[in-house]
Amino acid sequence: MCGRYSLTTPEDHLVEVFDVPPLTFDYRARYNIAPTQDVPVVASDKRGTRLGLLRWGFVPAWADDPSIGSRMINARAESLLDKPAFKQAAVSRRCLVPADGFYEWAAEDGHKVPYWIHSPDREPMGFAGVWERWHHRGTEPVFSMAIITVDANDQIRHLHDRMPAIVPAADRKAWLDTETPIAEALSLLKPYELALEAYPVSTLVNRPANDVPDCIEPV
DNA sequence: CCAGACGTTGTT
DNA sequence: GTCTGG
DNA sequence: CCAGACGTTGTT
DNA sequence: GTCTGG
Repeated sequence: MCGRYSLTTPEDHLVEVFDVPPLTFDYRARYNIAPTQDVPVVASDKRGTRLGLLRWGFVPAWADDPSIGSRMINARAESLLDKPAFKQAAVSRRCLVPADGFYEWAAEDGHKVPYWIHSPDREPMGFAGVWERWHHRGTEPVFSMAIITVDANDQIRHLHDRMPAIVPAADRKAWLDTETPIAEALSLLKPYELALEAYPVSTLVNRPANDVPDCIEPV
């Protein structure tokens, strides 16, 4: 699955890779991004395609309060259209979540070992996501998202059975385009075919407050 | 028709 | 809002 | 994902 | 054990 990731890419490079306008929020390298936090997301609306901050943890429009978001951090690619919570978002509110790596905890004789999984060239990837707007009278609107998961590929399977859906660079535009037929968009969600590298890291990463470079250093 | 749920993961 | 179960 | 809290009453 | 918060 995907419950923690990193984004250490410099701002100017991120803007260039995802071909978006200059950022309108404070950006800094992140080594330990956790659910419920506001994270940079590429999405399109009437103002065009741009990078904005969305809360990680999908809050459906019908939720009584936003706390449900902490339990809806992922959405299974296989069942996106079958789930009332995600269906409309899959059709018209797809997004890309920039990340240069993600963490998986592998069970190794009785304890859990965190691994950092990343592209060998350390370039940022785009995780497939869906976003939503929640609003109740008398409160600020909440813009939130879930990261879509697929079956782990052969490189990851020994660590975990699920992984984030990584949209290849060439497919990013089609994934974001609301004109793309839903069936075609969903066909882009498949186990990643390019190379990934994984190595064990410090349990420093277990604690979300430890957002430091040592999180991605091999041990 | 209305009522009630609506999600994922991991573990058992 | 939308789907499923009764 | 992991970490950390998990309850009420009354009083300050 | 289970839920919430980060």
